[in-house]
Amino acid sequence: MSIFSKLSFKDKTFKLREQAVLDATTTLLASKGFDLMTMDDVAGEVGISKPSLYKHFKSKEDLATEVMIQLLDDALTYLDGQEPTLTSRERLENLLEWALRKRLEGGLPFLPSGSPHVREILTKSLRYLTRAYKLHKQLGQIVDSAKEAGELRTDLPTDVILFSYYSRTCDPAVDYMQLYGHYSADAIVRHMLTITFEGIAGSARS
Amino acid sequence: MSIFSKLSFKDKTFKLREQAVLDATTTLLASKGFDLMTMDDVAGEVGISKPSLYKHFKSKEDLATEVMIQLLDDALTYLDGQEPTLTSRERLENLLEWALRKRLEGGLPFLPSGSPHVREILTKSLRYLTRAYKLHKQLGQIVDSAKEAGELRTDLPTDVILFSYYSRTCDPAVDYMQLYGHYSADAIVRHMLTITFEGIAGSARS
DNA sequence: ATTGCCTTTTACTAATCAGTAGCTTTTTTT
DNA sequence: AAAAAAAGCTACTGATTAGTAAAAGGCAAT
Repeated sequence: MSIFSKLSFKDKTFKLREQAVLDATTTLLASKGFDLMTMDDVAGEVGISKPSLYKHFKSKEDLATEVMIQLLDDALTYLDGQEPTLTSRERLENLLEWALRKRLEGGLPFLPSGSPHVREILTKSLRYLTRAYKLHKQLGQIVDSAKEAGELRTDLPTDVILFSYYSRTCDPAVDYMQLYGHYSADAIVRHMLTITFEGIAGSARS
Repeated sequence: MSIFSKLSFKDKTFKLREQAVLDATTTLLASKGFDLMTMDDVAGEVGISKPSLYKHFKSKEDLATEVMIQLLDDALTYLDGQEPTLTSRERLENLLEWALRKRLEGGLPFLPSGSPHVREILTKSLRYLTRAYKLHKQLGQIVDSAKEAGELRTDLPTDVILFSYYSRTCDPAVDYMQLYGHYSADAIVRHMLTITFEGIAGSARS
């Protein structure tokens, strides 16, 4: 019993700290990006030293990869927990809103878009790719049913819709609205949903 | 005469080389981004040495700023040269297409979106800000007339439309379409225009 | 050919940062 | 309480890169 509880306690604190590291990295990646974030930044933010950090993650690239994996897992969990009564379009809207709100709280790093360097790192991780593919496949099915239900354009290929959809989560327009337009989080989300689904011309011709 | 022609010739080669530097930097910024581009990269690409490079631009930040200024000037020139018979929406479409094609040829760096660091650099340059403001004002007028003509949604604020419009020029969806979807440049442009103006749902309800 | 001037380059400095070696402190075991 | 073990930290290394000082090279006028 003593060995078990001890090990389990140590394991617990270890895991807790690991999560703290991941959280701090998430925030730092979202604010500074991969290249400008230093391992000293991360260690300092968590309140540990750099060598301790390397007990958890063997490199900066590994750390960033784990953050992105966790993000994809969160997205998959969110998708999985959606009410089955929702229409396909509502599911897409809700997921995008979830991502945008996460981002507005400073918790959404978007590495794959940024630099080719980072994209290369991520495509080397099988664990990342597995999740990205799973999410892509699930969303593809949702887009297809939305098309069948007449909720999405059928003249756009499904992958084009998906690429565009992903891009809205890291759209710089969000920063501009926040920084120069002083819009509230709610207004930003509302406008982003309109723009994504209806475009800037949209129903103007009606 | 001899002194004049000499000076003018030297001036000419100097300017020519400066343009070569700007062109190389444009390509490098578009492909690697600011942080990963080194001054040795630029010098090597042009075929000169680093100290010669510093005869033209006093720092890396200065060089990147000049590239962005030139880009804005090009956009302003393009806007200025548009046929006056075009509708406002056509003008917006044409400019976006111009930017997208430029990007697909590898010649469109999009610094201001990337890192906050770079945004800070640019906002310190009065010459950059002047041009950005001028372009923003002109496009704002075009958007407003498009709204009046019923060519754009009136339920979106003009600045939100503009922020979104700018963001389409650096939309990662373009990379994804090119990299994973193997779409042609023409198809990418067509889809981006549809998505920008009509959204992914767009006329699906008709 | 030689002197003087201007340009270009080689070879450096200083700073930053990922990753680590080895010492110190705390905790655990007996 | 003492010995052993584990965890964490200070202080380093090596590599990269922005920016520069001083040598090398070219070109004009005489």
